[in-house]
Amino acid sequence: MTNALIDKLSRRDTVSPDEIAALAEVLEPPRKVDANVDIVLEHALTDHSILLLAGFTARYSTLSDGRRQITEINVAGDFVDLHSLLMKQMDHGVVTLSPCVIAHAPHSRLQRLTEQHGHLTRLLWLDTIIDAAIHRQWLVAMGRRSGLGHLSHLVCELFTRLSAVGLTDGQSFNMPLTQTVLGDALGLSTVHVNRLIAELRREGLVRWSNPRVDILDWPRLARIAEFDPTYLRLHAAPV
Amino acid sequence: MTNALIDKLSRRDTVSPDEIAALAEVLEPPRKVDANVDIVLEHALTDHSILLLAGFTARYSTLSDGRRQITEINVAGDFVDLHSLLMKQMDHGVVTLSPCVIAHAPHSRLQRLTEQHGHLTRLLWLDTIIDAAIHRQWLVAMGRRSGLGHLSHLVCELFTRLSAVGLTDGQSFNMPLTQTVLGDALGLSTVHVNRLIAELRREGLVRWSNPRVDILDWPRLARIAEFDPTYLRLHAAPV
DNA sequence: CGCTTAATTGACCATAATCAACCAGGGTGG
DNA sequence: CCACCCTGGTTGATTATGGTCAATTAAGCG
Repeated sequence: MTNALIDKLSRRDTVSPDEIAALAEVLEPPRKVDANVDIVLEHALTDHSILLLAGFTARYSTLSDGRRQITEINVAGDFVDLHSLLMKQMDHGVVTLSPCVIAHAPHSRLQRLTEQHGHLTRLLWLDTIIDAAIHRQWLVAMGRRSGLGHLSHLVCELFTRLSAVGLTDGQSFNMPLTQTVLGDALGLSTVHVNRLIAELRREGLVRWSNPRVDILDWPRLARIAEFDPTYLRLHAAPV
Repeated sequence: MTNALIDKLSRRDTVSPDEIAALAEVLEPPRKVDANVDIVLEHALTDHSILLLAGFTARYSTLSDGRRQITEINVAGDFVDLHSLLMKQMDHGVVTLSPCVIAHAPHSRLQRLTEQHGHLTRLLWLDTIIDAAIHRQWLVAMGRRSGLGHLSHLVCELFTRLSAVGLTDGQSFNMPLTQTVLGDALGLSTVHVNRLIAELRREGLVRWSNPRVDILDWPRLARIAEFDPTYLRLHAAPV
């Protein structure tokens, strides 16, 4: 059940059978959730974190005029709100972008885990640190890259993260995000996202028919995005 | 020496004398650094983290064409690269924006601290989690707020964070950031930053004469910024 | 087949970038 | 002391990226 998470963590450091068991014990039974459901409410005081087992979710904040900014896309194997363990109050909401399978991890159990498993705790800490690194890459893309570079970077990021949990198929993967969702993630209008995707197609960089994305020319796409996967920390280095 | 850090952490949870001592033992003797010095290099593999004791620093990434995006401003009491403890390789650089006083914290000592002080470790983890929350607010501001709202938000954030470590004086504070630095932080050009500051002045929201900023109308500034300080987690809640 | 959501396209507009001067203040060398 | 220089700030003119508004098409579904 925690396969995707273990896959991801194992790329960074050895995860012992004992630790795998400890993770499993933290979780409540999995549950299915439809698309477009808020699984974490903005500003909520929460007593559990949620592990995403399958599907796509988005962290988002809503402005007073109703507009939305997505700050991260989460995929299978991601804790979507592990930080709530220490933040207590959420600074954003989490919504499902596709049908999902999730598992609750009560804070009481996570707290116990941090007291009994120092190394595993550091691996979870690292996971929240990588969230911050992803945020920084988004900031760079949003602040200084062209629209095309920004969209390309998001495609490269999601491809790489999905690849780490075995959810890519050659150069293809499922990315069930509407152009409106992409706009909210990139800080662009839906219309402009549409034109950027058209440009990626025209340039022969991708074949894109929601939800399927085929990357036709990874080297050039990565160059346009200036994509360097180091920040995802998918290489082995003991913590 | 760790006063600013202890001040900040104490707003979130009780910090015991024992923990204060443990923090002090982690640090090497303080050293002074001039302005505009890189204290952490982009992509560096590092064996220590740096606590900022006085002054201002910026985390930044450089693009291939030389342009720069600042992803966070750090102030006294901030660990500028605590995440390197687990990331190992830096995903960005850190530069001093003013003369600074810093102290190195060798990873070996921090690692020992995490093994002996569970509660203090969670407080440090929380600090990295708040970095991520700050990044998210910047994403929201960059993606969806007006230029004026974005700049106002940064002013509100820095005022609030400086206030938490006793570095404000009524509604005034020192913010030694050039308009070029502000542009790199906001993802705007220097010229545009200049015009936004002029607008804040014209609207009677601030008096601003680098490095001194006086907030003349906090309620209206906070409204323009849609500033809600919850994400800075400066309220007491045990971890 | 009608309804709904998502994608697409065109016309026009606005925010912010770029380019180019010019100004102000502090430090330095003659 | 003062001319010079350097950095940072200010302003105007023009350009461009991306937003807004509006309409049309496509696809999935009861």
